[in-house]
Parts: sequence; structure tokens; C-alpha cells
Amino acid sequence: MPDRLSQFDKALFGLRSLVLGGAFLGDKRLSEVAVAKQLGVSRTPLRQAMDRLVSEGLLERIETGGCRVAIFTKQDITDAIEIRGVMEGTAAKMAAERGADPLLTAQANDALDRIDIALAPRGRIDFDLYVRQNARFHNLLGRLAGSGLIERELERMNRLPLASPSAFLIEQAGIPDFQESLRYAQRQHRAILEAITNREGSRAEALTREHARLALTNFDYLTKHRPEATKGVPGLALVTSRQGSTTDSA
Amino acid sequence: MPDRLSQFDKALFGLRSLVLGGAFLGDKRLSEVAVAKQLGVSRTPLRQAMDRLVSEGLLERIETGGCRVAIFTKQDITDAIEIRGVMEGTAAKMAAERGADPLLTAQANDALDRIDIALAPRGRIDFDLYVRQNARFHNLLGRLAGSGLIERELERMNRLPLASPSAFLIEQAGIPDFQESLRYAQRQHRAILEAITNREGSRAEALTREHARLALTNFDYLTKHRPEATKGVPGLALVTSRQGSTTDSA
DNA sequence: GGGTGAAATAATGTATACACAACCTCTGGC
DNA sequence: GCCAGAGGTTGTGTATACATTATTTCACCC
Repeated sequence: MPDRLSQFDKALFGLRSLVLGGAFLGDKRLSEVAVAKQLGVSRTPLRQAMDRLVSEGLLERIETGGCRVAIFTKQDITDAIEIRGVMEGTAAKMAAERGADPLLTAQANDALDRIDIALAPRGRIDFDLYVRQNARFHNLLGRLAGSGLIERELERMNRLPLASPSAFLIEQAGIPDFQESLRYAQRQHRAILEAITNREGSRAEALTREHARLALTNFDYLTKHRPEATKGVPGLALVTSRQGSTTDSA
Repeated sequence: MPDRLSQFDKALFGLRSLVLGGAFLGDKRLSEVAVAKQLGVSRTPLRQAMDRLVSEGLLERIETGGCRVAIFTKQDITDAIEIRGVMEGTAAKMAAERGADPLLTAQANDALDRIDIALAPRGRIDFDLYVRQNARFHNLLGRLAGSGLIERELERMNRLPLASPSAFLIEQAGIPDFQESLRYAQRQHRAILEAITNREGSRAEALTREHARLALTNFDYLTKHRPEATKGVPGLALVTSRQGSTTDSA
């Protein structure tokens, strides 16, 4: 987050948190003037922010103009998680095969060390620290691949609220043995980084895909046993189905 | 392409073709007013178009403001092709495992039939038709997966000028047995669609990845034997290396 | 002669005004 | 009572004006 907020940043962060907060869930369309007034910015930077959120998939354009909050189906979310797993796995494989930048590897190790601190064996888990360093580790995974393209793509995926590595890490989520599942995830982190360091491409890829499946597991558990918890997931407008258009311009 | 061009469309298509035409290759920064005047639009839609091209990866932002044409390394391109292969493979696998929409399958078949026409056994190849229907088939591959997310991601990838399925299909490229390579690609298309229809997920994925490697082969051949041909690739600013930043905000 | 600083110029970020399009409402007629 | 049309209202798309920031150049001092 930039130190000095430009009007655009103000609009982007403000709009994103409004959307994630579920402010416009029922709305047919977001009124630009109303939102601009609410955020204290003018329409120009707000429209830029809207464009950005559209490209992130949080909003979707309406044919006649303007945009509304995107509707996610459960399948959208599992798809997103699966695709993130594929991409992260590819990144890990690339990193292993090409040899990862030692500087970035050190940073990744540092992130994992801090997660260890967050998960201190005795005492209360520092959940906030975990989420932050977890996000940092996953971002570093993209950069370790040494490809600007995959780095950017992964960053984009990780911004998707429902596929991000931290999306369903809700302490109150009621997942059984939640703390143990975090420790399990951390062991996976270590294994992934080790595989990359040892230049074991296939192993790194498989481990990373497996790791991503944790999010799937959590999501499945939540939708089955605690559906109201997914309602608590910021901005989640879950529907079971959605009419799809199958038009094609030959 | 919309029938009635809005100012934004005018800016987007105009700017894209200017960039792809290599108009700003040496420039430190694109002047908004100058480009706006050249395209006959005002700065507002032009800036939107710039944002779009930045998200497509054709332009990149400058820290101090404004943007310039993106610089691609050869590795960027091979990476992009590989990642596209991974994503398309995933799409094909999803389509096969979930069962593809018959309507979309029919459209894909239609695209392939038209490619057959383009590759008519005797007579000159209809290269333009091939490229169009090839792009259509690859777009349909994304939609067959039945996931809005992967569909959008693939569309984004396919817009990347250097990773797109048609990027190195340059008739004059001097690839040996060029027409035969097109027929080979078409046989791969058929096999992919067949695997999807038969719901053979792994086979569909493998075939699709293999198919994507064609672009790699072509690109490798061109850079090795006809480096000047890659110069002819629209807007390609190829450099051999690039200084990377490895900063990290802990 | 070279370097540093300040001022001027130019370009971007932001705001606002205007025009056109869509939608909703209200009224009149059937 | 219901439907249709016209007018108003709301909203987006576009342009332009303004302010802020970066860059460059010139002059002065070392």
C-alpha cells in the first residue's frame, strides 16, 4: 500500500473494501456519482478503480454501461483455486528447474521463519502475522519462477478474494483442528521450498498443487458444514447456478 | 470488433496497432497528448486504452507516471508460450472431465471444418481463414472448460502478441514445410477435440500441451535461423537480457 | 570547465462540465 | 383498468480545464 495515497489509490482501496464488505450485493448497478461522493473522490479516478476491479474479476461490466459486483458460483471458486494451484505449481517447477535466485530464496525462507514464529508451539497463534507472511511466501513463489509474466499472473490470481492463499483462513471458521491444519500447511511450505532449492522440479510442482488443495478442502468443509461461514467471507455473493451465454461470433 | 466504434475502441485499436507496428519502440515514454492527437481522440479514452494495454502486458507503467512499450526478452516469450500451454491444457482437461457443452463442441468442430477448407489439399492455402479459425478454436477451448475464470485468463493470454496461438504463423517465415506444419497442427486440433468429446482428461491435457509446443518450436527456429523474421513480428522489442529488481517489502 | 540549483516548461493526475442514451414515471386515451 | 407514448430524470461516455509533479535547461558559482 503506497505511503501517500493518490486519489486513484483512495478510490481503489475504498471501492475494494466496500465491495468486499458486501456493500453493493443486491444492487443492479453501481452508481458512479454516489460511490464517488461516498469515497470523497471524483468520478475519474473512481472509474479507473472500477476498471481495475473489473479486470480483477470483482466487478463485471453491464452491457448497457456501468458495472455491478460479480456473482460467484461455488464452482467459480473451486475453479479459481484449482487454476491457482496449476499456476503456482508451474511457477514452483520453473523455479526448481531454472535455479531460484538465492536472494529471493532467502526471503522466502525468512517468510517461513516468521510463520514459525506466528505458529509458536505454545501460546496463542499470531494469526495476522501468519496471513501476512503466508501471502508474502506465495507472492515470492511467483517471483522465484524468474518470469515476469507468471509473477504478474499469480499476483492477479492471489488478489481474487476467493482463490487467494488466505481466503479461507478464518480463525473462527470452525474447521476442526484448525491450528494443526496451519502447521500442516507450513510443513508443506518448507517441503516446497526445499524441493525448489534441490532443483526437483516435478516434486516442487506436485507439492505446490497439493498445497493449493488445502484451500479446496477448507472451502468444501465450510460450504458443507458451516454455510453461514462462507457468507462471512468478504463480499461473497454465492449462488448455486447462473445462466451462461453460449453465443459465438463465427 | 464492435460495429460502431466508440472513442475508446478507436483509441484501443489505434494504439494497439501503433504499438504493434513498432511506432514507439525507442521512446522513453508515450506522450498522451501527442498520441491522442494522432489518433483523433481525447486523452480520457486514450488513457483507458493505455490502462488496457498495460493489463495486457503490451505497455508497462513507469514509476513516475505514464507508460512505455514493454520490453520482451526471448525468455519472456518462451515463458508465455509455456504458460499458455499449461492453461490451455488445464482447460482441455476440465472440458473433458466435466463434459463439454455440445453447442460449443459443435462450434469447435465447425471451426476445424473451416480450417480444413483453409488447408484445402490442392490449391493455395487460405492463410487468413486459417488464422481466424485457429484463433476461434483456441478461444472455444477456453469456453469448453465451462469456467468463466479460465476462459477470461486464456483470452488474456491469447491477446499477448507473442504467446498467441497465431503469433508465429507467418507464412513468409521460412519455416521448412510450413504448410505441412499447419496440417500437423490441424491433426492435433482434431485429436484434442476428440479426447475432450471422449472425456479423456489426461489425454486432452497432454495433447493440448504438445500442441502449444508448436509455437515454441516455430519461435526457436525463427530466432536461430531467421532472427530477422522475429524482428518482423509486430511490435517485438527483443532484448537478450534485462535487469531485474529483486526488492521485497517484508 | 564542470557541477549544482532554481526556474520554466511540459506532461500527467484529477476534477468538472456537457452531451447523449437509457430508464422510469406519469398522463392520456382506448 | 390497462396500455402506450412522451417527457423528465438519472447516468454514463467524452472532452477539456486546472493543478501538481517531474524533467530539462540555463545560469551562476566554485
